[in-house]
Amino acid sequence: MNDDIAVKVYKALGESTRLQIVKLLAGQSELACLEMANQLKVPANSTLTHHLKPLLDCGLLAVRREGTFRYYSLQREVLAQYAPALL
Amino acid sequence: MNDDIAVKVYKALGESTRLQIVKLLAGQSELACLEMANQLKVPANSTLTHHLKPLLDCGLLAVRREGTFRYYSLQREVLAQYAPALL
DNA sequence: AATCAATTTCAGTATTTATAGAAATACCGA
DNA sequence: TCGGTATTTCTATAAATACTGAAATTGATT
Repeated sequence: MNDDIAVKVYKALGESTRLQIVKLLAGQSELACLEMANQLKVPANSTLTHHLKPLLDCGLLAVRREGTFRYYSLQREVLAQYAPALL
Repeated sequence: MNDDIAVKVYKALGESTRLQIVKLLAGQSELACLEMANQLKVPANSTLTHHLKPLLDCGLLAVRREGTFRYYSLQREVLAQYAPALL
């Protein structure tokens, strides 16, 4: 276990909006920013983007571009390693 | 799963000194503040106490007083639920 | 090319968290 | 009760993180 990565993962999970994002994605294959915003009932603004960054940086999320959308999905192996309770 | 507690637990784990404390305690039954400080190579000062607080508050640690010492131990069931990789 | 929709980046402020010296507390032994 | 040790609380500063409006970017559509 790499402690630097573990710290990043747990720091990313230790904020309620980000925990909600992870739990939301655990129940779906992928979601675009706007869809997430709707389901989380937060504005689809820069705040959401800012929260996605630590989740992407620590490897918990992957992103796929399709036209003007970006679809975010959970990297389940990573979550399984550090926080399987969230799957 | 209670999200508020989960956020607290992951926030507590998302800092390198606190992650070290947890990993250190995973290998021992209990440690006093000063012993932890020695093993972590940080001063046994107020900074350590401040880091112990979120770990206690989220239920990851328990404390037992004996004379002038306080012995901290890991609540393994809690860690097992949220971050079994650290056990 | 002009416009539109989805999303990010920029820039600034507000809030939270980390660090650490000094003083306070709590218990022990003489 | 006095002195010493372990630890915490107080207080202040520094650093990191969160939030948000506005501007910029990117690709789709006409």
